[in-house]
Amino acid sequence: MNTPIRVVIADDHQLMLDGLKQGLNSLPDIRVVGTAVDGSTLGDVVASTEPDVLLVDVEMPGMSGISAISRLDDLPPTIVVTMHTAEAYGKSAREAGAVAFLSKALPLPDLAAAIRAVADGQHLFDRDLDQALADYRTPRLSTRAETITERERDVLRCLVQGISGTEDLADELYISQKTVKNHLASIYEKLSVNDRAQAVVEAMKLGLDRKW
Amino acid sequence: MNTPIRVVIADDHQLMLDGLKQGLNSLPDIRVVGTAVDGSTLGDVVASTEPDVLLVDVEMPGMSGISAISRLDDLPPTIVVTMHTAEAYGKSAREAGAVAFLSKALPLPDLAAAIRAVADGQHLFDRDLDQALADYRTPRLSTRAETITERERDVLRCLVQGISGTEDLADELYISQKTVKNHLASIYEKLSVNDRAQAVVEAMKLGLDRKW
DNA sequence: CCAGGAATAGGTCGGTAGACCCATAAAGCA
DNA sequence: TGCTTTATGGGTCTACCGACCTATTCCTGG
Repeated sequence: MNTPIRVVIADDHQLMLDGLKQGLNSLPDIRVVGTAVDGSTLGDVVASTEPDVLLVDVEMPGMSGISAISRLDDLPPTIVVTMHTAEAYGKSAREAGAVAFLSKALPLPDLAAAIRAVADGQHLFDRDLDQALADYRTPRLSTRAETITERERDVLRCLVQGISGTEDLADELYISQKTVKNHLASIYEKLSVNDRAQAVVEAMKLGLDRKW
Repeated sequence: MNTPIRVVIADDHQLMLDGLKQGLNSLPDIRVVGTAVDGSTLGDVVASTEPDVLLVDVEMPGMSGISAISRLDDLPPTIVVTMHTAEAYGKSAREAGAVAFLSKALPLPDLAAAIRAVADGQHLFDRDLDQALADYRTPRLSTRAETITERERDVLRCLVQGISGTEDLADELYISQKTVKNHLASIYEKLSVNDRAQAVVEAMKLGLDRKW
């Protein structure tokens, strides 16, 4: 599997932190490896986890996100988010070393796309976001998993829905039991597993139950 | 399964909305059935989904959370959350019909506990939160799933980690293959499934892989 | 003290899953 | 045109899984 993008997020609201963490971790290619609720602990977390991408809220008590990141020597590609649509902080965010500046009004998939974009070396400021993010909308899956075909996905989807018997799968997909077994064999090979139970685990990990 | 608590959440920040939705849906006993990004659409969403609990942010553009809920005739048990620790809105939230007033500084498990508490008829204002939420910390699972024993959970945990073969499970848990089969049989009965693949699906649905 | 549940383990047996071989029709692409 | 992939299907065989029944030990609650 392509190694997931390791992300650290900082926000003074624990609720936001927990929510974002859940949301981002639900994507197959992004892993939240650390969180911080204020600017002072952010440095330690970044130093110990060495994330690929840093995500910070501008509004933080004590030390603002901006000043917090400006005093990090080894700043990873950093996205600054704000509650306000205002561009007021944009300039200072850039000066502090951020490579992207976004609003919290964005939906989560867009944030995910932005994370992939900056992990890829892109900068996201004023420019048209929709266009800049276009290439990063779909999660980067492992090369093996990407070769999963239409019909094989049908089988996986059934598995995840709790249809696991060969006969049940055959009935559900209107194919012979033999074909089901063939598809399963292909799936096992592509996901590097060797039975239905492990296939379910992998499918869920990769998010094959949600997307497509 | 005990029917999950149906929740509608309103927040002007899409990111918060998506994050909370993910976080809450990851719990086995809470289901987010609707969301609203502003006060004006909130009414329609509540009317069409009829949630058990409503969760609204005070700070919303156009119409504040407070005024939005005060003009709903048929208000479900409602939790008002705020970014600020300030109690300023507390009184007006109560007057508008809310039964709880919380800070966004709370961690997600506490919010979940609060949701369970208000769904259960509790009111959560000034009082000591920790104590008020104590009874609602653990997710309410289905009665069958709650009888899953320690050792059976070990087996499930292994399954979810991709250890599915009888021999592998036996080695991992230092028990005989026969005992593994016994535990599996109990699990199947308690989760109403009939093989390892379905057990994995159920375990993940119930969140048995995360908790305990 | 005894009943009951949990964890451990043994046996048998039918059914099925997974591995390995193969074939054919259709579709996409060079 | 032919090569490759995909979807469909067949057969065989071994190993394994799941269902059913029993048993022992330990611990906890009444």
